[in-house]
Formats: sequence, C-alpha cells, structure tokens
Amino acid sequence: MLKKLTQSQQDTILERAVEEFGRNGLERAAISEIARRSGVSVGVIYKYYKNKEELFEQCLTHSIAILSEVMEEAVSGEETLLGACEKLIRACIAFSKDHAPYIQMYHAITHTDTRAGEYAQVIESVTAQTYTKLLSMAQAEGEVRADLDPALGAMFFDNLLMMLHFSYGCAYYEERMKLYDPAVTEDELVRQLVLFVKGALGVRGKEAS
Amino acid sequence: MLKKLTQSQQDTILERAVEEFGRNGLERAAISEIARRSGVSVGVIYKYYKNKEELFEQCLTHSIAILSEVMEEAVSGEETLLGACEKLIRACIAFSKDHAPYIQMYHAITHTDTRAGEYAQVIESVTAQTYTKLLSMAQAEGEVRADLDPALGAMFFDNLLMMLHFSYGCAYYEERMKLYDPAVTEDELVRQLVLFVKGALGVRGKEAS
Amino acid sequence: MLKKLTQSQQDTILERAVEEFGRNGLERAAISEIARRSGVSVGVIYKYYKNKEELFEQCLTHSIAILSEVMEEAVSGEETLLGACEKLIRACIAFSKDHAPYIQMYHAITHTDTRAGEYAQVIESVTAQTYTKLLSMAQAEGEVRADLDPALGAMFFDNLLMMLHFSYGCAYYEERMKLYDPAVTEDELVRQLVLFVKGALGVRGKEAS
Amino acid sequence: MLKKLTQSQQDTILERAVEEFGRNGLERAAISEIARRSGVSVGVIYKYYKNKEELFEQCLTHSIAILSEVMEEAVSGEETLLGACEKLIRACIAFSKDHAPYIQMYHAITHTDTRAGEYAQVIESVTAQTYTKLLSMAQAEGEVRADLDPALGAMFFDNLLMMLHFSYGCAYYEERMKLYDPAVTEDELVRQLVLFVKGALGVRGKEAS
DNA sequence: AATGAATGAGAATTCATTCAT
DNA sequence: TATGAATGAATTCTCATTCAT
Repeated sequence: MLKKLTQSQQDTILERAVEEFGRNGLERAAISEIARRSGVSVGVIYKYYKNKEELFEQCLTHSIAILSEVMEEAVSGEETLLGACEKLIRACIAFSKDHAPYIQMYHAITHTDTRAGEYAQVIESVTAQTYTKLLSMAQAEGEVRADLDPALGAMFFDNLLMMLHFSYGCAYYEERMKLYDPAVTEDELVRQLVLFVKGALGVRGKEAS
Repeated sequence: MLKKLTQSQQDTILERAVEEFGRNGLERAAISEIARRSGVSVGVIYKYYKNKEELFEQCLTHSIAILSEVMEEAVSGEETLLGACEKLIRACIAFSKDHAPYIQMYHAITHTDTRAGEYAQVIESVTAQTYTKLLSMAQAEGEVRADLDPALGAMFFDNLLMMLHFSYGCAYYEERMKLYDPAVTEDELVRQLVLFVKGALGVRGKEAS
Repeated sequence: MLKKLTQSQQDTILERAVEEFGRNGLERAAISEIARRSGVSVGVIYKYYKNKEELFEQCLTHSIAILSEVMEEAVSGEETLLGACEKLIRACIAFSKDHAPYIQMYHAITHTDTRAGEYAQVIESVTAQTYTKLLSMAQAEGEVRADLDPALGAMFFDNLLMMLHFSYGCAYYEERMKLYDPAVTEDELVRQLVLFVKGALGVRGKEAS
Repeated sequence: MLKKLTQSQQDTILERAVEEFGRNGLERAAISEIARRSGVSVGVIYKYYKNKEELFEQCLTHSIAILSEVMEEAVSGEETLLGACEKLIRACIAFSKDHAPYIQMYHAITHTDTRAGEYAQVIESVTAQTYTKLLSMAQAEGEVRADLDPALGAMFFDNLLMMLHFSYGCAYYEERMKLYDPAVTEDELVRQLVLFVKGALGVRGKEAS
C-alpha cells in the first residue's frame, strides 16, 4: 500500500499510544500493540517516531495540550477567583474520569529522571504563570489575603489539582481516596475542596473588601 | 559453610534496590544491577526474595516503615494542630531531601496498576486514619472550622504533603517548583504552607475559641 | 518486508529441533542451539512456536506423521499377515537407520511424565487399533491361533517393533544388540524375527486352514 | 557435625536419588532436593560423587544390581524353560510396580548417547549371555525349535521383557498399554505373553520331544 | 512509502558446584 | 569432616528496532 498516513491516522496512533502507555507504562507498553490497535504497521510508527521514547514524549505533549486546553477553557469568562477555582476543580475531575490514560501518562512523565527540567518547563510553565498571575491580581484587588505569596499559593493550589487528577485517573490514588472516604460524592468533594481553597487563600468576596 | 550475608549486607541490598526501583520503576529495574551495586551475586537475591516483585514489596514495606517512623516522631508531643502541621511539613522536606530514592520508589509504586488497592491499603491506611482523627478531635475542640469534613480535609492536607515529598524528592517536581519560585527558601515555603493550611482548615488558636 | 521463512527453512527448523530433542530430550534441548543450527535467530522460533514445549509437540507430530506414513505404505497391498509383518519389520529398520533422530525423539518422549497420557493417545492410538484389527481379522480367517488375544498380541508385536526401532536408532540399543550378536546381518535378523512372530502368533498359511 | 556417613546413609542417598531421577530425569532432578530428602547436606553428596552425572551413574549401577538380583532369583531352581519364562515375566511386572523409579532410570539411561557402549556392556552383558545360553541349552535338548537363533531369540525375548518393564514402570507406556487393552488383568497378560513366547520359541514339552 | 518478519540484545530465574567456616 | 550459603553460567522468552521487499 502506498498511501501516506492521514492526519486522522496520526491522531489515532497517538491516542492508541496514550492508552497503551497509560495501561502499561513506558516499559511494558508494546509498540506492536499500538500498531495493531491503530491499524498500521510497526514500520510506520518508526517512520514518524525515532523510537519508543520519542513516541512517549509525543504522547505526553499531546496529552498536555489536551489537558491545558480543557483547563483553560474551564476558567475562561469566569469572574470571581473562587468561581474559577471551582470550575478548575470540576474540570480536573471530569477530564480525569474521561481521559484516565492521559493522567496516567502525566503521572508517568513526572517520574522521569533524565530531562526532568525540560519536561517540567514545557508542561508546567504556562500553568504556573497563569495561576500565579491570577492570584497576584486577586491579591491586588484584595480578594485574597495579603500575606499570601502568589507564586507559592499558586503552586499549592496546583498541587491540590494534580492530586485530584491522580485521584480520579490513577488506580492507586483512587484506592487511596476510598481509604479516606469510601462513599464521598463528587459534589461533596468539590464543595469541601472549594471551602479548603477558599480558606487557604483567605478569599473574601470582592464586595466584602 | 559460607558466611551468611550479614545484616548490613542485607540492608545494603534493600537500599540499592530502593534506589534502583526508585530510578527505574518495577519494570525496568534490573535485578542484576541491584546485585552488582550491592556487591553480591544475582543468586543471593533470589535466596532472600522469591522474585523481583517480592523484593519490590519488601522495599516498599521498608520505605514505608522508615517514612512512618519519621513522620510519627515529628508530631509526637506536639500540642497544637498547627504546630503539628508545621512539624510534619518540615519532616516531609527533611526526609525527602535525605531519602530521595524512597520518595521516588513511592512515586513509582503509585503508578502500579495491578495490586494498586493492596498497596494503597498497606501504605496509606495509617496516615489516613491518623490525620482524619487528628482533625476530628481538633474540630470537636473548636480548633478548626465546623464545616470541614475531617476525612476530606485530612486527604487534602496529605495531598499537600505528598506533593511536598515529590517536590523535594523527584527531579521533575523539583524543577516544577523552580518554575513557581526559583529562589524560594525552605523556611519561606514552610511558612507559606503553614499559613495555607491554617486558612484551609480555618484554624483558630484554642484560646480564641 | 523481510522475507517470510520459506517452507524449506521451516522444515529445517523442525529437523534440527528433532535432532536436538532426540539428542538431549525436552529439558536439556536448547532453543538457541536449534536456532543456531537452523541458521535462524532465536526470535523466529518463538514466532512460529509459542514456547519450547509447543515446538517439541510439533516435532512429535511431525515425526509420527512421517513414521506412520512409512509404516502404512509398507503394508499396503500386502496379502498375507506374515508378509505384512515382514514388510513392517523391514520398514522399521530402514526408517530407524535413515531417521535416527526421530527415533531418539520418540524414545525421549516416552520418558515424559507429565502429559504422558496425552502423548500416548496421539502417538499410539492408530497403531494400536490397526494392529489389533489386523490380528482380529486374521484370527477370524483362522490365519492365527484361536487362543490369541488380538489386542495383547498386537501390543506384543508392536513392542517388538518398538525395540527394533530403538535397536537401529538409539546408540544404547545398538550396542546392546551387538552384545547379543556382534555380526548379525539385517537379513538374518529379519528372518529370525519373522519366524519368532510367526510362532508367537501361531500363523498358518491360509490354504492350510 | 563430624560423624562419617554410615552405609545406611549412603544407601538412603542412592535411593532418594533414584527416586528423584526417576521422577524428574537427569536434567530436572535437583541435587539439593536429593540432599534434603536424604537428610544430608549438599556438600556431602559432592564428597561421595564428583558431580550429578556420576551420582546418576551410581544410581544406575545400583538399580541394575537390584534388578538383576531380582531377575536371577526369579529363575533359580526353575526346571522348564517355559516355567522360567513365566517366572521372569511375573518378576518383571512385580519389580516394575514396586520400583518404578528404577525402571524410569533404566529407561533414562538407554537414552544416553555418550558412553552408550560402556553402559550397555555393564548392564546388558550378563542378561544377554544368560538368556542366550538358556536357549542354546533348551535347543540342544530339543525343547525349542531348531531353526531358532539362540542369540537373536534371547534378544527378542528380552525385548519383550524390557517393554514389560516400561509398561509397568513408565507413565507413557502404561498409558500405551491401556490403549491396547484398558481392562486387562495382570494374570491374563502373563498368560498371553507366555503363550506368545511359547509359540515364538516353538517350545515343546520335554516329554513331547 | 508501507509492511511486518527477522533479529538479537537483555532480563528473570534456576541450580550445579564450590569453599569458607 | 560436614555444612549449606554464595556464586554465576546458562536458559527461556520478549520485544524494540531494522530493513528487504
């Protein structure tokens, strides 16, 4: 057969690869399995990706892009900080539930030793800056407590979101969540986490300032 | 007869194994590498551990035991909740700095899919119950806000601690932390995190209640 | 794509495998050795056979098929029982001389403990039924003595054939044969064995009945 | 401990080894298992036997000695050839039933490629000569047919006995026997085999000559 | 350009044999 | 002298990567 891979086929490969990596991790994931599920030959994968690791990285980039998009969309047009927080939290959960493999990939990548800096840079920069700026602005308007360091506050908040991702996307953390509260509803968790964050940031309604 | 491995040699194997598993995860970790670094033959590892998985689990048990001890010791004799939090936070950081491989191994284990429930149970149960009870009691005494769900509050708090572990024990998260604040001092981070938690839990000094 | 193994190459693998299994038995036979002698890589053997045991079984099937064919051809068109016996005896010897590895493999398999029943079923059923029916019919026609149990008679006869296989295919039994008669010619042996069987079965010419 | 191995301990080792080799064959048999079952250390086995193969050979010698003894005893004092045959046949069956491991070892040894001549010499010489002489004498007295070659006749007879050993001592041949006659009794088999041999040798009662 | 069979390095595991005690 | 723990070579099997077609 001599037809070039369509964009859609490339997307398919990436999605199947994310699933395979999510299921089995970088090591145990099998290129041949990804090829089979994608309906292409092994060779074609090596045409587009130098080796397994590079495919893994592309999956990562792909995953992060999707995740970022979802998260950004979540807060767009949201007026209040707390409203944005809740939207982010809900987006986290929804995304993790629907795209567990992406979360598992995300978790896997954070275990990388080599190239950690590079990866972190690519993946976390935007979020870090966005959240920090968000808090800075809120602080300037008196919406959050004055003694909060915006950068660290942003990191702590993002830490909570990351763990939320894992809790809804990785088997281990799901089990762990059950140990804390076997029957918690998603709504109750969101409510509690919003309260938690609200207190942590010392959020006051704007009108209250 | 040939001298049995001394306790110290056995400890060495476990330490090298933790390092190897931390570096490479269960899959990629190589028994032969662990043997080589431990200065013993491959065979002796199979004398002491049935297979790679069992060695992994022993490493896990070992790591958790050490971590638990440190964390428990940190809060013992601490009167106030906030004091305990700060101690825990400082213990987290100290431990992660000193025992990065243990943290990496912990991070690796949370990526396991098979046996996730089993592992979570073993590793997280005690912490989950301890923190939950701590918050319950504090709440009963009016030390934390009344609308906090102790179980979820405990989980969020532990989530922050876990991310702290990673931030000081795993390269990726270290780099990520630098993105938020390249020059933050440990003391400042602790101060900010204590404030963050204080607000999140709605902590009032006991005398204030 | 890389050229698939030709049929001839696949046959080579099977032949080399039969030799290796014949030489060393299932346990000691080394896949790597079979690969080396076949001029293929180890991997290709695992492409065609799930594991060593499956290769072993295929060798078995192959050997039995060849042997059966030879034996069946030997008796086809033979009118008298004694004529058939002589043909079988000669076929045994010829086959064993030409295909010693198959005989050695057969000998090896009879040492298997696990799956003995399964193997025996596959290998011996046809022969058992054929010989038994042959004797039954001959008995009905008064060609063999009336007090012979056809099934047991068939087994004793086949026992003699099996030992003949071994005597011409396995070093040990060859040496053993020399102990009985260092200089025996094949023709003399056949003549004697035919006489032996003739007496054992109480064969009378049909015209004598 | 500094006590020398008693004769009884040496016998124990040999017996346990025969069992282990009978069970698992030369390859899979484990020296450590033999040591454990014999209640001695691994080292002591290597004190008495250079290596596994030598132990195997000693087991063989031991097995053959026992077998020979039993067979010789069986025929001693027996007057008629046919009586001796029946005694031998019964002894075969009884021994194989009681000492299957010895038979399995015997079967294993006949698979040896290297040293086949040596082994055969040691193991089969006496039997070969005994049976041949037996037939020669019987022939001289007109007890067996005149056109029988005593050496070949002896071999065919011994072939039948060997297969009998296997049929009662090795799983594969047991199963094979069931294919021929699933419900045969030992007595019936003996009766049929005696008849078979009687015919084969052309035995006449002495008084009939 | 795509295919997918072949390659072969690499990893887990076993166990005969050694030898320090 | 007996012990049995340690050794490490050897074997099976997998799968990322190559490359002839």
